[in-house]
Amino acid sequence: MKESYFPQEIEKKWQGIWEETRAFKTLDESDKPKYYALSMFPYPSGKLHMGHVRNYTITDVIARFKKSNGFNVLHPIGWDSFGLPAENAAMKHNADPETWTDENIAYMTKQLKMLGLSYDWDREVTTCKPDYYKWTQWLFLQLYKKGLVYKKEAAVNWCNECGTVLANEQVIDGKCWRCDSVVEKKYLSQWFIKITEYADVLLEDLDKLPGWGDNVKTMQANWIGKSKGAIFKFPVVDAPNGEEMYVPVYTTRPDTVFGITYLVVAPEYKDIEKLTTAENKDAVEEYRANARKMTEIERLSTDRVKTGVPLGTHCRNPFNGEIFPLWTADYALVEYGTGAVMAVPTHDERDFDFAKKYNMPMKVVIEPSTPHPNPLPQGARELTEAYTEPGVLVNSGEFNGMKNNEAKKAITKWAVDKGFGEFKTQYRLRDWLISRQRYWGAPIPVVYCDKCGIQPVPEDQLPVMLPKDVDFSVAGKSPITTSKTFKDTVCPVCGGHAVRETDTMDTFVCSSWYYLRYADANNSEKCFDRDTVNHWLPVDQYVGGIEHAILHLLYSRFFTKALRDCGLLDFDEPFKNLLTQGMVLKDGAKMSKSKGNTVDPDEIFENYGADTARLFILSDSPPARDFDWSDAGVEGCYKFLNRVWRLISTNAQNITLDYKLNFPLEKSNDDLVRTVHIAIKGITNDIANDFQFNTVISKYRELTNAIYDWQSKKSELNEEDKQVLSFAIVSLMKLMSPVAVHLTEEAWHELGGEGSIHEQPWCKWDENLAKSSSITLVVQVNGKVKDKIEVDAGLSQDEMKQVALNSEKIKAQTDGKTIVKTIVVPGKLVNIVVK
RNA sequence: GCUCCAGUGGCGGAAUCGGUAGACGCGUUGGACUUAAAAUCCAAUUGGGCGUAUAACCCAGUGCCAGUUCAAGUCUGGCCUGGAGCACCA
Repeated sequence: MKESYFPQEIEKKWQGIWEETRAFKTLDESDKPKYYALSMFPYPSGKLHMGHVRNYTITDVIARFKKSNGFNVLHPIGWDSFGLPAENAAMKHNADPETWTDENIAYMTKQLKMLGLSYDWDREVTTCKPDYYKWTQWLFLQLYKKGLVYKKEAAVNWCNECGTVLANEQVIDGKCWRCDSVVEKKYLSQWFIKITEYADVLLEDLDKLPGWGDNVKTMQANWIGKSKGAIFKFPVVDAPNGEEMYVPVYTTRPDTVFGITYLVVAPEYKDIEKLTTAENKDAVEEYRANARKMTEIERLSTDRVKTGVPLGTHCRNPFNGEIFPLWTADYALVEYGTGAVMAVPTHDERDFDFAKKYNMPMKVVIEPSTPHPNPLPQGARELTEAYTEPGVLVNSGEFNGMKNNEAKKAITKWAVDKGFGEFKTQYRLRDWLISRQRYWGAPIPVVYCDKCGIQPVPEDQLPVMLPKDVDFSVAGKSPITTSKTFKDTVCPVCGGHAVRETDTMDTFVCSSWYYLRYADANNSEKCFDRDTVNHWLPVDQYVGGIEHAILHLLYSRFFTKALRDCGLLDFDEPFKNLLTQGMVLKDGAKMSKSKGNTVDPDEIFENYGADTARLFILSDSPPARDFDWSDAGVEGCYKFLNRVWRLISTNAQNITLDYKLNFPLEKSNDDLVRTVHIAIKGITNDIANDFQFNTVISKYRELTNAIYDWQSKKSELNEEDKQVLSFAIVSLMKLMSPVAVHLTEEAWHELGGEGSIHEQPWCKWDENLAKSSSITLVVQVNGKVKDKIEVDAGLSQDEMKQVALNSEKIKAQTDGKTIVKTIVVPGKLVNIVVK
């Protein structure tokens, strides 16, 4: 065995062997229990970054650990390969996005292999290949059949820079998630998926996911934004054309209806023109025009002073007969609730601000419960802010004296009985806009027939292939529309002329089901076999970045539920456990090209090897936390691996693999044996307990240090010493094998091991030996540590107490005082309470 | 404003149940080995009492203030700070 550690040499050798022998192929048939470990698949942007390295290393260690523990592990990889960067690169160089994508995939595949990841490459999935997007299109058609896909004209988010519309989830603070430019509103006819139909179950089922972090679950819950309230219809008393009209409003505060003093409709409210008098028409039109011009960011800014104009018409409050005016103001949102708001300035902050500005009347209808040190001023004019706390109803007719939380129900019930109200649950979630005016995506499989209208493409005509005869140099429109062969086609119903849909699907559609395809990746007959998918899914452990907390993770959950309802599978949540790994930082900042603080994985592989990279990326922080990259830290890990290698190579003559996992323990009282058992237990538990790899690695170091220490105390090794040493070193190798995959494999091989160390079962520990033979007895007086005594671990509670009381230091502390109580914690400490 | 997460040495972080606060590492300092360097090894490293020596010893300390307890980084209540998400959502 070579004395020095040459990672590059070893790693190349084993990567070659693993590839040749298909060492990580997963068979569907097995009598072992299944385990599905998955990383979020990468976008083939060109090169791996350290975030990828962290993500894939975490999942790889989990996969290897589970495999050693007797599971049949599925650990696949693929490419989320549709999307705008490929198209932009193509436009820049007037090349084919496919070529650009293929080259990137080839390079990144090489890098993944250099990292020593245990993927089953036979299940590789690439979303931009026809054998994948055929099934994306097929799934679209299943959802279409199920009534979950529709096309409609709507105010949508338009990114001018990207030249396409975006889903709500892709607009971050009014800006495009990809290019950061300001998003505009446009009225366009677009394809939507009815995710709102699943709003409630998507929210409810978050409770079925104890293996997800609360942060992600609350983010999803906030995004879905469920609220409970009521809809009330207010009759219009003076509609200009004499029509009988109602304005429905949604409110979560039915308890405040007696305090309504005006009503606001959004500038885009559909009936607004019918509700405007001739005298107010010009002012209202001007206001609406201004609202249209504003960007989303301006409009949604909460510090903006509220503005509005009166429509000139009035409504009657059916609860008390009062007449109040109608206004339009842009703090009412057309897309939420009914687009109209009942205004109660005394009990809503926004209404209060607006009423102050326009001098609207105010009426207190909720008082703090008496007795209260600060009763509200009776003249509501003197209020300085809205009272939004709980209280008791006043000025509210028959509801006076009722607690406001009870009144919500009672008042709604009253309105329901009288026929102008209903209980209503409202969601913030909007339908998912999936059409994109771009080329590099899965074509939406529908045609427009001159006679038959919108028609889905028949399933036997799938895939609708992306055309090749496109011109990427034409600015301002989707390249796909430049194709001469794509657009014109035949109607599947009447056989007449039809045109194809030129929009493609949001890439998030492709990534909403890829984890299902891995189970049955090479099926050319079906999207996936139902039994096979039911066998492998749900994913046991999903690992990826927090940035997908809403986007990908919400869409995937929806897809799973919808496909279950289509009868394609039998489970309703795709990812049983979710680990959201933190970011990789450098010097406290996110790695980015613009900051110039990136670290190139290739350089790390070249200088230190993949094992060092793997070890380091797991070492300093728990996986969920951000990880600060430091060059010194990498160096430290490299030194540690050298130290381990040296330990093995200098002892190669003394190590017998017979003593790998089941040392005849009764033969030895050696403390090193105990230390190894403690390490096995600790490391196994740390992995089982939320994958705390940072402490796993510190335990590798502790065990290594312990073996060196043990050895330095022996001048010569007898037969039993050699057995103990063999046990310790081989255990260390196995424990390290999920992380230092190449080093341990090489060492295993060099020591004469059969097959692969990765095929060896995980180390077992003996509970009786996984504790040391002596303990440090801590003796406290009144809860403060006053002495520490080394004692035999087998001491009884009484004996512990005696040892404690016999201590000179303790005697000094307790002398002349009365011992009130003595608390003994077995195996740990004695606390003496004195007065 | 609402929701979630976090706060421990110079730094990353550790501490199943409430039971030795600071494991392990980085950095720093000193030393050994070497002609020298690299590599390696050894030692020290929360702050203060305390500037020197043998060696201790004492006090304080996990964002802040209370509380529960024999015992609190850990539990409870109330704050403060930072991060993230949502947000004129009626």
